[in-house]
Amino acid sequence: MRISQLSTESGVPIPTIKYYLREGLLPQGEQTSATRAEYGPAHLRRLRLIRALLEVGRVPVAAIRTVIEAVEDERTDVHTMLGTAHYALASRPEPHADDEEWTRAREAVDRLIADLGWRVSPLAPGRDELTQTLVTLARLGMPATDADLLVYARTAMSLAHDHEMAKIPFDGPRDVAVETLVICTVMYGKAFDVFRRLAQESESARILEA
Amino acid sequence: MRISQLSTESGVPIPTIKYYLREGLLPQGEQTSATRAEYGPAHLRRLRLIRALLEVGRVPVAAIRTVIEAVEDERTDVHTMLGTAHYALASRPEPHADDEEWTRAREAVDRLIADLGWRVSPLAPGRDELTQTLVTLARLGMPATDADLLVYARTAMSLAHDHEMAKIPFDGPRDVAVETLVICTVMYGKAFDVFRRLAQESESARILEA
DNA sequence: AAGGCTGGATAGTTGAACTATCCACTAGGA
DNA sequence: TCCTAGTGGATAGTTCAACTATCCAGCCTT
Repeated sequence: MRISQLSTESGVPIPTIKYYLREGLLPQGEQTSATRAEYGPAHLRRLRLIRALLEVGRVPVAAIRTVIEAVEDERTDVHTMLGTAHYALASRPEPHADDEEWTRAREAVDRLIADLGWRVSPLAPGRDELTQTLVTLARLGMPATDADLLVYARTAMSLAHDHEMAKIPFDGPRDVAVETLVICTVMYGKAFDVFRRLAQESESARILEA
Repeated sequence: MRISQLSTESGVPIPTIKYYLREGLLPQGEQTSATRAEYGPAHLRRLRLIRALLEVGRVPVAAIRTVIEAVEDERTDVHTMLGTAHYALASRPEPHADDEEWTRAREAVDRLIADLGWRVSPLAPGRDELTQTLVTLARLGMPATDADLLVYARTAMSLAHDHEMAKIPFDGPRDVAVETLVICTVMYGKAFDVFRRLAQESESARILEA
């Protein structure tokens, strides 16, 4: 398959495909001569993944590249690779290192994760993201209660356990595992977010018509 | 309070505050002379809300303005106002109007919402967002099953019903209701997203150590 | 042998969210 | 009273991300 066919099949314009090639999101095609390269179904598949992450997940190009680089480095084991993917999907807030309020919130987050018995790296960016969210809620005058957080955490775990990690083929090839993980995280994350807003609208209608 | 104090209290630089004033995100201060205006605690509060939506929620400035305009238009009733806020928080995908696959997915979405008994406007952008997500999942070779979607939908409803809409003071002033809704939607949405990723990491660790 | 693609390189565009500069003016202290 | 830092308002510039456009030499088909 040549680049123009890749373009028509995927709906992505040629200059954009070239851009993804430059950025290392898409592997080079197999060079057949100085001015010709051959692309396969793997390229088409990768291209669809890129567009899905960009359009539905709003994942930045740089993060996508990070994931792809982790997959292509054969030395990393599967768990580390999945970790890298997860960390790339996070939106790191600036650390606010020397802030009293921040430090206390961060300790609360660490305690919560420990209490839940979750096995999460102390370096996981999610800890910082959660800290930022809690600090922000407090500053807005609506601090989250421990009880609320526990409900959210357990709900998240039940979805992750029963419907997401269960889908991931850990015994298959490594690239398929990461790809599945990323798709699950991003797409079902989006789906859940939309469902939540729809549910809120429905509740609002019910309450305000009474 | 003058603009410089607003800046130091909120941590937002003066030129940025001026930008928010220009963009209509922040109401003008009370003019006390040709070159002086007075800002109150409401401005500080608003500024914190703006930063929360931008930094934690990644809500675009244009969407924030839409919400604010709806609140300030006294003619709209509360339900419409909350609707406007919700719709502003959505990320409208382009409609793909004349696409067979899209149309079928859209019908499935409409059927699902009807089956759930949810009261959602047929114009709600969430319907399009969900359609896009399902089409994308199918194109990636991992179509969502009805059973999975139902679980996500019911889980979302239970959080929305018990922990989000229950918090909203429908009987108070209208601006407080919208503000609370937006904060709940965005901040707890973020919190849930982070919990989900942390839960996935924890599950991954558990599975791969066995 | 000619016209259309191709890969590769380089430069330009768009949109969002700021950021910087300028200016006339004025409040508030020396 | 005068001076100066700060103010509001306007306008223009910056940065970053994600493209998009143009150019060019070379091949491949017809």
